Amino acid sequence: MVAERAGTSIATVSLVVNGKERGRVSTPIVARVRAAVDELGYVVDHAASSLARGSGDLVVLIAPDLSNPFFAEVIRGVRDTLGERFQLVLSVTERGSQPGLEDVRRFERLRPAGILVDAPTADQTIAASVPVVLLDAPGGADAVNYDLSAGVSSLVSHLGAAGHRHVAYLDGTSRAQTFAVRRAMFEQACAAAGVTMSDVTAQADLTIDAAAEVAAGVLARWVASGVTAVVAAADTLAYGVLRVAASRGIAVPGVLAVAGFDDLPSSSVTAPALTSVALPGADLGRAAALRLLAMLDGTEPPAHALPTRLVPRASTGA
Amino acid sequence: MVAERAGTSIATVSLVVNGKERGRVSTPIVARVRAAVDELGYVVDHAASSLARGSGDLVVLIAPDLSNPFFAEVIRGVRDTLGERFQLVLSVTERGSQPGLEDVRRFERLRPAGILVDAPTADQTIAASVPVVLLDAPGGADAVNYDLSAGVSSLVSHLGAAGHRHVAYLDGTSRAQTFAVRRAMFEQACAAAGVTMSDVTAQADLTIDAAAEVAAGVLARWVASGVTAVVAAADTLAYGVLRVAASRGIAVPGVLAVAGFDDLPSSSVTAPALTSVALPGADLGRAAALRLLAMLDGTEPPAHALPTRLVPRASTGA
DNA sequence: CTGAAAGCGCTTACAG
DNA sequence: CTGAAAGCGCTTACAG
Repeated sequence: MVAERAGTSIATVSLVVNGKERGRVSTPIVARVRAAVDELGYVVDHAASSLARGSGDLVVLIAPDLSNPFFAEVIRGVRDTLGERFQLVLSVTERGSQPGLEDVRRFERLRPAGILVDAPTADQTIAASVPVVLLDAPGGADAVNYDLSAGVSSLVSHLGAAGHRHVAYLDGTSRAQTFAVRRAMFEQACAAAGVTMSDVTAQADLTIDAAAEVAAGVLARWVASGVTAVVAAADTLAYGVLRVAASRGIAVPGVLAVAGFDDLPSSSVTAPALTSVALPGADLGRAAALRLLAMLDGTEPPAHALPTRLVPRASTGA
Repeated sequence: MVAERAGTSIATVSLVVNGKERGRVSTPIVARVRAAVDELGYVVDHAASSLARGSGDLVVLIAPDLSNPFFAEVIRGVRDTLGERFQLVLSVTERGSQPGLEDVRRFERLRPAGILVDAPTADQTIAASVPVVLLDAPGGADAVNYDLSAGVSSLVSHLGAAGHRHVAYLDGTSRAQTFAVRRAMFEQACAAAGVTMSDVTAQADLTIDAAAEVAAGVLARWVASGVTAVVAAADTLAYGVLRVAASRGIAVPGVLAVAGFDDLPSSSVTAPALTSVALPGADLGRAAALRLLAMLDGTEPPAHALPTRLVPRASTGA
């Protein structure tokens, strides 16, 4: 229709709408095509275009359930870095499950330019026919990760300095490798600092309600066994602990100090404000997008882990 | 390749992988095709499939920037309702802007089965070549909305009962119609209850930091002019007010009561816990998905607004 | 029950 | 500088 209206061929229209007219199409014809495109409101069919071309301009970001506001930051970092050249689309998994190979397979069908996978399950090797970048997947290839060491060791020395000698850890149920690493690094830092960890283990889905339910079951035992500080694998988990402590009249940080990971925006307004190992989500998203862009351009950027730091607040007596 | 391996034709493979083999393909051939598909890890090419078919199995949900955790709930509602038949993909706008016609155009190219638009800008009429359902777009056609009246009137009577006679409203900068409606309904309810509203108006982006910055500029004037309660158009905005009040030593709710809209999960753990008009996001997502499904099936479900209610907490003295 | 063939709307060598 | 034509990987009448 556009070609007909502009009085030219389909091939010429294709060149013009794809910005490949330089030195190939004469100025008057370009103008006529542009006019026809505008008048008709023509927009290139994505399916046909990516079929003919072999792949499209879509970038897919697969993330776990977004009930953890951390991912909103990651998404923003990716979005802002990708720019106009690519179209970002997101997919989220079911609550409580991590992105896996199956999710990647499902989106390969769309022939995206690339796929980003945030906090993938540790059980599978993720690979695809298109470039893939993993986020927060320690140990995986083509991944961008945090360097948790600075944040975790600051946290443990902070707790140690406040006199805590026996602490508990509230883990996530997530199968993402990043959670295993958080726990391992924390245990290691505690051992090095002479801080012991409670035998009473607990883990919960990454929602406040789930964490509160679990905390309700173990908090009394923790306190009774001499635990004076609880570290949660994510801020949302720590919120659950705060809620139960408040409802039971357990003073935070007086009786029990609480800390988390992520440093969500709302962690500055909780009761009390939450000490947290800050994981800058937008930075992670940005780094992942840059890495994908480099893979697509054939230039390999140096992979460097993103720094983390402790944000001490009232929940640990800061 | 699959056809070759199964010793049959491409057409037959197509029938089998699309589940249309009943009464068209013999059992042994179906089995051979299935085996070949498994062995080769074959997956239908989405671009080619939707090109041939005319439209695909994608449903696109376009939402504002996800820094408001409210949208995570909406997404979950949509996701859980759509089920296996459709593949949900999300798109988010830039921070601070609302989905508009341009975003819808961009996703029409993907030939989705339908498009959902959450909190669209009020300036444009959204229409497309595929079925579109609007979420939280009062006044629009084919929209699913909240009935804010119960929630807002409960909020105003709650404030009135606590003795508040002069209040302020912190609006969002969002151009979404839903924010205009929240404000209008609140003003109306105040007028009816004999509660006056401050002339000092304020609005901020829907992030805690932005709201805190704005609050820092107006809080003193509000208090000085006799305002005893602030209602924010979203919980994230209210969090900003809480943060500034805490840093200035303004007692909440003693000196200033604070309330919001949304009832985010974290609103139960803020200092103090936040009174909020609960907007059940998952319900909105579910209703929108059901409406789209009905449009696709040609059955029109009755449009009914979703109920809202007040969740009174400590920030207003509950 | 099975397969050859047209066609979906593009892009890209290629010939003119 | 321009256009006719092949081909991207499917689906779907249609003929057998």
